[in-house]
Amino acid sequence: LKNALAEKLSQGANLTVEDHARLDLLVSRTRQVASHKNIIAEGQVPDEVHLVLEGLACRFKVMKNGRRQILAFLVPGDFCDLHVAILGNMDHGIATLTPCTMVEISTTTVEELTSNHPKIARALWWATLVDEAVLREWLVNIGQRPANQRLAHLLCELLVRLQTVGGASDNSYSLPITQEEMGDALGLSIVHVNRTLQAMRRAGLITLKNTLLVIKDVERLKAFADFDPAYLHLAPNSAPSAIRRQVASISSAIGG
Amino acid sequence: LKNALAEKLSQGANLTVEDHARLDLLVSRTRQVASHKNIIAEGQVPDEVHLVLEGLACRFKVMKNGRRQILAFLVPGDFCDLHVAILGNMDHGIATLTPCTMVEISTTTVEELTSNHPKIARALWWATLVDEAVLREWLVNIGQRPANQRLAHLLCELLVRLQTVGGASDNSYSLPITQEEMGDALGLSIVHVNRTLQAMRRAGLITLKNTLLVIKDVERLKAFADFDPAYLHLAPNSAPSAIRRQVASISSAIGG
DNA sequence: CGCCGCCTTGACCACCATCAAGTGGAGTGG
DNA sequence: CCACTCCACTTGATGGTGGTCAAGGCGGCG
Repeated sequence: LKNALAEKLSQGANLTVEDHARLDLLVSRTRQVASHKNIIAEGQVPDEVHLVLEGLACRFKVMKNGRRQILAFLVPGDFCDLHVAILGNMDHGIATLTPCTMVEISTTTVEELTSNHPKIARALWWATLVDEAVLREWLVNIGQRPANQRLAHLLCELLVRLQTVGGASDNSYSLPITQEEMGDALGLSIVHVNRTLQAMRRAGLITLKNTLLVIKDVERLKAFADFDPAYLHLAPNSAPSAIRRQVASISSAIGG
Repeated sequence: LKNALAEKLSQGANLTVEDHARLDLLVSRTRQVASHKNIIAEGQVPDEVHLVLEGLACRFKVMKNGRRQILAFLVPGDFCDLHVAILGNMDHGIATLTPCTMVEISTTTVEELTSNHPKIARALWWATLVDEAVLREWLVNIGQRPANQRLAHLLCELLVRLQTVGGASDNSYSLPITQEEMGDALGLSIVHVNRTLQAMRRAGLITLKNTLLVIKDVERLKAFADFDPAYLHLAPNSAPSAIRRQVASISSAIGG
């Protein structure tokens, strides 16, 4: 079981071997959550921070008329509510889209981490600022792109984000969400998502069957979607595999 | 000349009298910027943090095909690029929409503030997290609401945000932006913004002439827009005027 | 087998984009 | 004082993107 959190955070700061070990300890106590369950409701004041370690979840907001907007997809390594300690309450909900392995971290642990491990602290802030950058790109996506490019852009983003945590191959990944959920994320109706997907299949851009998405030509899809990964603020070259080999022993030495 | 920064940050933390004085010193050195000038370009790596003290600015992103999405309106008290120290480079641009009074703060000053004044540090993080919350609400707005409610929601948001920094009366404020800029913010064409505004005028919701917006019935507009200010995370009761009277003398005592 | 989610397809039309032309005020220079 | 320009706003005509409604197919599961 690899540590998606460490994989991700190492994009945002040069973590030491000890930092990696700390993070491995952090995610050792996990909880399984079934598919399509609420993790945190809007208005709630959680006293623990939640983290997705495996599976797929989402932020969302429902309006009074019942319409729903998905605000973000949370992939392994993403925090659900790192901000709530300062903002006081949640202005949106969090729910699983698939069965998930979640980690719950007490706020005191977070405070200990941020005050005693400056590089982890920096990496946590990096993560929340990247969340914000992704949100900005979603706004551009929904505000300015037509449906087909909009959908293509989402598929490109998920490819890259999943790759950084080891959840995607060069050109494919598991996309276990319904077309309705895609529509709620993109501001499109379910019917139009369906037609757009089929057009992309007919154009030879993708195949998508039984939650397996295969991008037949990644560069072509990126060009079609006008996708530029700069907004993800990833490290130019990510090769954390060397350091990770040292971690297991140290992790147990600290006290796992 | 009041301090919009302190007005705003006092929503996010219980600042002491000394904190207020610090903030007043901070904004004492200002710079005038003409209308429609770029402050920071996409990709840039600024070594100073920028802050709007008077006027109106915006975040924006332009796509390769020339379309533009405005990502946020920056009102007095708003930071332009508080995040860039951690993210490394700007993934979007900042430009003025009107003549602006800007403050430039060196990163070392920011670091000094955040390490020696914990309440200011907390207020700064509060501010960036609120920015993120506003971004989420914009995504809901563009993704789920039709044009007329979308526009109404923006007008409600600006009313509340300007009120917290003393830039709006109970039901009116100066809205010195073109209809094209509204369209770029809302994902609408300029023609449709025009028609939507006129429909709202005909419906007796607003008047807008020569950059003066008057909301004829605030509660009715908020209801029409499905506007709930919870996402702005404002203090329940904001009466900072009492504390602010003590600040001027202390400010000079510190060394203004 | 029958139910239930999810995907699919067709018909219809509304919202909103685009194109085009025209109005009107502010500023400039003759 | 009057052209002239420029820019923002306005209005009309037209059509496409994408929403809504409705029905049917299909696989999984109790």
